[in-house]
Amino acid sequence: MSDAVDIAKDRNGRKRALAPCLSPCPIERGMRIIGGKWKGSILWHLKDGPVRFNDLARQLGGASKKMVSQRLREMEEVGLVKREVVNMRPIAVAYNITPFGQTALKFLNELRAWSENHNL
Amino acid sequence: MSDAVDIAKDRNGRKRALAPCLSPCPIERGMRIIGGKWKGSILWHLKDGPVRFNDLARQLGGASKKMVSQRLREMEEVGLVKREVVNMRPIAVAYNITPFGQTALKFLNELRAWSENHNL
DNA sequence: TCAACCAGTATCTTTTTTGTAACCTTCCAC
DNA sequence: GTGGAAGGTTACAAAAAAGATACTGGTTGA
Repeated sequence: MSDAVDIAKDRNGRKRALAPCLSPCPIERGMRIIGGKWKGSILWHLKDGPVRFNDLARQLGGASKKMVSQRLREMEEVGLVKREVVNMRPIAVAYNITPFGQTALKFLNELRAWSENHNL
Repeated sequence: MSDAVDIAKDRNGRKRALAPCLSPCPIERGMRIIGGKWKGSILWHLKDGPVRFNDLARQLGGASKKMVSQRLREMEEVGLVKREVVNMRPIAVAYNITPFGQTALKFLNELRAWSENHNL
């Protein structure tokens, strides 16, 4: 019988993983940054240029303003998007994708293609 | 002032999105398949060959057996993995990645590289 | 003046997800 | 015959996420 993975027995005979994935293995870490509900979509909508808050909320048909605002703040904190006050009095705000955010577009596009090609 | 996105006014003067993303736009759909907690990691761990249930649970240091079993069933339902009884009496089960599951590895690998390259 | 827009907040409730712990059955070794 | 392994399941509690609704306060156009 072969164990494909790194499992060994300690000196008491109990099995143990040699290299357990303590939660933040790269895949999980990435998912936590970009995997939250709506985050991917938001970033995707910003890819062609700045978008205003309410426009964004309208486009993301199923998401409430609260959701959008919450996600945007999280994404701003990690530097994926940038909030920019375009105009005081009438207040106008635009959200931009940052260069770092751009680096995520590559695999978001993979994800998009994957979903589309497998009719999910 | 330019609206980068497809927003128009209806006959009552109210703004509306022309093509709102009702929740299942491809990115969101994909995220719901592969984006759940641990799902990516599980699939990743299966990429090199079949893994036994308890070994998997041990490897995913932070996940309980319940989580692992739950995720595995969800992933089996959509055809990402396959459960295989290797041996009755002593019962032995192995989880395999399916050809469909393989198609997701490309994206997962991009994600992994992204996380690692941006020290997240 | 009234209504709508801008960019959000605040509050509350509901739903979903996660975690903990115990338990089950069969088998083998001591 | 006790304890561990195997592969789970179940019940319960806690925590996190999401949704609904209302509201702010200033601005603009009819």
